[in-house]
Amino acid sequence: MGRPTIGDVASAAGVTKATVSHAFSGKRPISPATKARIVAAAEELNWVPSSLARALATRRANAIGIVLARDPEILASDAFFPAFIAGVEAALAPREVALVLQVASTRAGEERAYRAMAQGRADGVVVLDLHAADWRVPFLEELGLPAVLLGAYEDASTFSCVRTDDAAPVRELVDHLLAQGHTRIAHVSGPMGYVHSRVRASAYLERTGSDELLRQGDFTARTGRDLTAELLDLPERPTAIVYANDTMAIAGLSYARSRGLRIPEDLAVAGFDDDHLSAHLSPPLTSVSTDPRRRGEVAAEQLLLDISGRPPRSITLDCTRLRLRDSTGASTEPPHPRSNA
Amino acid sequence: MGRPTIGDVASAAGVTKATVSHAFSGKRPISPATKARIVAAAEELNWVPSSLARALATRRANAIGIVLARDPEILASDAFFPAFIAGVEAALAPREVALVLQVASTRAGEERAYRAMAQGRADGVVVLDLHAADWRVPFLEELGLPAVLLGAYEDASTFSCVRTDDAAPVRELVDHLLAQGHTRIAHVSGPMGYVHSRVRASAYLERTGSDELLRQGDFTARTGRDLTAELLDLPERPTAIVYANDTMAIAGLSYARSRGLRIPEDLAVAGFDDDHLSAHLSPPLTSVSTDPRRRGEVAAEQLLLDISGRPPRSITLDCTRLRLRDSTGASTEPPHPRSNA
DNA sequence: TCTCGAAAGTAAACCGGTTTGACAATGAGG
DNA sequence: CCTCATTGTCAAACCGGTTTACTTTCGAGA
Repeated sequence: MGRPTIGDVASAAGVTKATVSHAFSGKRPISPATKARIVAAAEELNWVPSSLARALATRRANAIGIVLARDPEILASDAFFPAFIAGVEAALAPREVALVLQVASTRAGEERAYRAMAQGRADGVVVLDLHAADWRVPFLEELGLPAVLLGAYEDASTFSCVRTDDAAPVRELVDHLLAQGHTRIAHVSGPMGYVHSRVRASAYLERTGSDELLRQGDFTARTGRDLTAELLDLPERPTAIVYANDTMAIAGLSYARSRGLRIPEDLAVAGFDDDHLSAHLSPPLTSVSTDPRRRGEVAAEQLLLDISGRPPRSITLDCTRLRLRDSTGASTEPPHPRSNA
Repeated sequence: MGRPTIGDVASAAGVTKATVSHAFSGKRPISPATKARIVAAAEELNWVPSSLARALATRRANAIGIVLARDPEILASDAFFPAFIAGVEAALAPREVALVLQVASTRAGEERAYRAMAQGRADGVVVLDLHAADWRVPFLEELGLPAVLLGAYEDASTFSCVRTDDAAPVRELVDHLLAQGHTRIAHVSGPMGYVHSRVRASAYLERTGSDELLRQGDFTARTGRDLTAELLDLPERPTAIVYANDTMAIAGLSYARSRGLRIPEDLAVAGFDDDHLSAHLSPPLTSVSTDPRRRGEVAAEQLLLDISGRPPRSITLDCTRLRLRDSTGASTEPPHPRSNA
């Protein structure tokens, strides 16, 4: 015989299924004596209600979902993700809500995954890596699946939204570099499809006023290296490079060094995301910490509220901080910009 | 009205639920004409079977679970985890199996989580971070939940097991250091409760023959730093330190530098796990790559086999590789020029 | 003494699928 | 022409819970 069911407990306690159910949910008064018998029987049989059956009956999965559109490869080398998940789990664990993860590489697969979530796998989803006019927003609306969008999204009336001000620290960073006398400041962005890439890039453009030294990368070490090479090969090379994440920054820094440039004297370098190792590099890497853990926690928390029926709301977190470190010469002399030999 | 059900499709197509079910599962022959009507109706109504109801009826969740005993904080700064998950997902995605994640900080919470998995959340679990005599093994046996154990486990008759040889690259590394003339080689291990920590430490002991310079850390940057301080304060300090992971190694390296030691001239340093940034540090960090992605893929693959009824088996992967880099003074990669040389 | 309401429980419907047993219609074999 | 196997479909039971409607009992208030 398989796992004990509520029926087994009921007959062991000499009552019906309904009584057992009520005894545990407390939705109906149950006499102390009966309740004690039921609890004892459940204990004895080692019974725990099947979350599946419960979910079917109550239309509540007690789980929230995340569908990852990212390539597993990128996922593997991303500092944001594990910290974010940790935050989500921190919010979920005390409530015994599970997290369902599914990756999908094609749009069709993504749709299937979201449909599966809607059909009972999850009560709501957290949506990451928003695009400018993201198809998932209307899609999820139609599906009627509660969702929390991470990052800025213009028309977020139907869904809650957890935002951060990514632009401010970038402006602050560029201003800092300008104040140090840098005139040729480059930016290696992420894919412009992403809202967050675009926000960072436009903060950069707002300050520098030109996209001459703007290059589009894809967050991998590879493009960090290649685009750095491209920038350093310019007739008048930049004296500072701001990267859209730490992985690209570190790859770029490492490449610049291999060409004999000193950091930060010959080239100032800054990243974004503040990987936990960045402070330990030499030179330590200037970056922007974004507290992904907190964002995960807040997003999950809000999603649970949305699921319980509260109206969606937009939360703006103040959790981006510029971390000035040696790679931008924060604590050294202003650099002497030179052009290529 | 909510999502369409199989009943809606059935009446739309003028048949019964059973016929619809058979049309899709193919378990009974259905005439082409009827099948076409059913498919059309399903298409029309945008119906997709509820995974919940299906799971209840078939006792198959179509999901596998991972219960993380780690503190969310450690999870956040761990290079192993995201890559492992990526591998698991790579195996799961094409089969439309979901991954259910749950963290639990207490033993009771862990047990609850595994019970919940067994009751329908998941068809099997992957068990990480094995301890020497892990309570989870008999527990899961009793629960009757298929499982794949990651890492060495002596008595793995009932469960499949995915192993790697962590000892070989450590031996190789220590031999390399000995060959370079180092005589005082230290080791900062992980918590000795973990099988993998113990394996690495005993490979170290096997070669050095003494535990005088062995210190037990906990994989965090903090203990990496503190234990390095302790080792460097010894009257006769070590000339090389082997850390059980890269995070501790980088923290240690950084600390040693702050005390004015040159790496690798004054102190050779090596890590374990080969964080994706380690090759980009300066000096690049010698480490051991362990291919967590592949391990995740193989573990998930095997778990699916176990679930489908195949007998458990033990797989040993050959995927640990020593990556010699500048931090131990002998590099297969081109060195970076020293600044201000 | 009679009535009414709350308390404690029961029986059955329901959630949305799958699976099994029954049965009519069809066609092949003897 | 009769039998038997096969095909296609239906009706109902089932998975393991929750929830609703209904019954019985008991004590308090009039």
